[in-house]
Amino acid sequence: MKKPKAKSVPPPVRGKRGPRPRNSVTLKMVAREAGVSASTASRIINRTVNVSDELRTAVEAAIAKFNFRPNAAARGLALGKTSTIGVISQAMASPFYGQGLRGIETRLQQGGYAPLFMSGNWQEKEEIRCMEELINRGVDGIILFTGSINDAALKAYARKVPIVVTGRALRAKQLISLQVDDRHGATVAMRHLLDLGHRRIAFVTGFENHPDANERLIGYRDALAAAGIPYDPQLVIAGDFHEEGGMQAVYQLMDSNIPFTAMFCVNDETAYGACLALFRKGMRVPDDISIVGFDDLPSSTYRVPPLTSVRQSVQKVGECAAEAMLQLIAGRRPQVVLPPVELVVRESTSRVAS
Amino acid sequence: MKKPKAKSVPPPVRGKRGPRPRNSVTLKMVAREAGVSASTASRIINRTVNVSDELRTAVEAAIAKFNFRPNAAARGLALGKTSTIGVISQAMASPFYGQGLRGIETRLQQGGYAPLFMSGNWQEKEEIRCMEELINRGVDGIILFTGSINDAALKAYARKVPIVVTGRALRAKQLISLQVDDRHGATVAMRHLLDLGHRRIAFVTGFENHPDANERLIGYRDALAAAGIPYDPQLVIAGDFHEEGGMQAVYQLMDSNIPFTAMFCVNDETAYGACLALFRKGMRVPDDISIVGFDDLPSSTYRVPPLTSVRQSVQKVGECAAEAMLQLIAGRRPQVVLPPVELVVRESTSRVAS
DNA sequence: AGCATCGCTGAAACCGGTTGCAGAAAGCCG
DNA sequence: CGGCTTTCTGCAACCGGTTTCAGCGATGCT
Repeated sequence: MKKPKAKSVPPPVRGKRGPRPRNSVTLKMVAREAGVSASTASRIINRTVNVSDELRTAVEAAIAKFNFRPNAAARGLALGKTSTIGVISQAMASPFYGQGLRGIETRLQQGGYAPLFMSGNWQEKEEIRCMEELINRGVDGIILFTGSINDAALKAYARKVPIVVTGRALRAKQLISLQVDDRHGATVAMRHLLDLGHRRIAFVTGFENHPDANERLIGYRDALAAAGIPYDPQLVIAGDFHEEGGMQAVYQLMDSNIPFTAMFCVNDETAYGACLALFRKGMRVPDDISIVGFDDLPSSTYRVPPLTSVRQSVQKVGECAAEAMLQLIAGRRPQVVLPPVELVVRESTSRVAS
Repeated sequence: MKKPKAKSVPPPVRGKRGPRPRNSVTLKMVAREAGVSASTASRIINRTVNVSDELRTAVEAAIAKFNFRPNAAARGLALGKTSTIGVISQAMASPFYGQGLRGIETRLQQGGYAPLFMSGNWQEKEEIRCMEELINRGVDGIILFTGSINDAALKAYARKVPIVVTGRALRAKQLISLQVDDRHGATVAMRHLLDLGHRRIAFVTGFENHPDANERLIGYRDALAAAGIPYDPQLVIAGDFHEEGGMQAVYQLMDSNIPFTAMFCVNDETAYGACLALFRKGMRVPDDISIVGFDDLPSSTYRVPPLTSVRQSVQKVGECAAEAMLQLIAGRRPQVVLPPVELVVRESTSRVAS
């Protein structure tokens, strides 16, 4: 056995790099089968021009026979588009995002696009990495589902690729933003509690300066003002949009002996945490404390007790975002209307105990 | 005479089809800037061969200057690979899948791959559509996160692309499957209930013939047998892996006056539904009925009361699936070990009331 | 009949990278 | 100093589609 003496560049044992490792059906093969040229086949597939019925059926038969699907990379290269939309969210594990992503996927698919999901995990740096990665991949647009990238940077990106962003107010050339009516939603929730006779209503907010949280806080204050109830800063506790924040808020309130009969939570997950903390403290929902959430996650229907919440149909928001993206790509100025927020009254709220 | 047989494609008013709508930096531009040919630039970027330091730095400078990123489509076309892994799950909206997807994303990214998520929504037909779509897009591999495509079809696909599938036992050339230890997990859950003195334990299963559900049922029966308790088919109710199924199961049991003191649910979501139904029937958890779930979803920690569950760390499973895929692509026979299942005891179970 | 028009089709030139092949430059040796 | 490696680099041929452009026969019009 003879060992090659010198090994400059140890022959990388590639499995195979034969001339044709490809195993897929190509347009050319289809064309040959149908007795036409590749150009004609392409035209038939894309309906670019009219061709005689005869050839059309021949090509279609060949396509069916070989189960031919055009290579996406080649098509993307030739067209300069990928039929892919990048979607950046914060955490796919969260049911909130899951809902929204589902909506996006559904709508995009109808438009002939596929989503490419990435998640930023609440860190601006990660989001930027995703942004770059998506642009490298040549996506035709990017949907930022509640991101924290600052407005200026976003506008800069919008010069390279169409962008749809949820949760803020921003307009630019190739950029549009969708904003749920947080303020109104909060007002509706509060009015419900006020109607039930509650006067000491706590508000568990989210991260500092998060736009959604801010808007909902404004709605909270508006409703109080409209009811002639003075705003008490002690009743507003910072949270984190997650269960843990809701729990801590309850502990903080109770340990400080601040009286309250109801809580309005910035989102459902926060409300879940609050419920658990109240349970641990021996308080019952809604008998002792009423609770309202925001987002109406699917699982809220099945909580014990089922949670009263403001529905914004995250899935619909996702669909609208996708819709807006499709229009943006088509060159139109998107006209999308988000579904109105509505209060879903369940069993976590009741008339105040007197 | 005009034959208005149909509108034969009214001249499509294309917005613009200028010769160079492209706006990106190309390899050629970089090469020219650095004073080398495209081939050399390519080789430097991919470290395919050694080049003089001089040229290397020149090219690197040019790359930095233009912020050049190779076009993924072109690269994909030339290489026949895309550095993308297709991931099919059933519903991204579900926290269960969200967790797993997160794990996959994390691990793939480390390996230089990006995931392309699609969801089959529990329908084999949809899954097949996803499969085709992914293959068209030229993904380098597909991870099927609990799918319902039949084994034979899967093996056929495996001839075109490497596949990793969770939740079944199957081996083939380019295919490996990861299976959580459902049976053992179920046994552990049951042993816990039995240790607490329960003898009439209901089992809410999933869809008929779903492998996970079957395995867990076997574990259920094994545990009963080991404890010398006869198997009572009346105590096994079909569900749907969702809350609704859990609710219906409880109603069915109680309406039939079948006595039971504990329930083991095929997954956490089913358990959530069961809890709510019990609540509606005026039963308390765990005082009247103990409940154990499976999967230990993050939200189970925050249920009222917190749910006892079998943890399989879906995220870890996702990571392992991704790991296996990377190895499969590298041509190695994957060696991955799933983390062991473990019981997380919380407050939804207690000693049987005597 | 003659010429412009129109509809349909194929050859060839891209799209932006990668890579086999060959030629040039540099190094080694006798 | 010539011959032979060895190392580095550029040309050109792909990858699999799309699209421009020109060719061709069939009409339409005068």
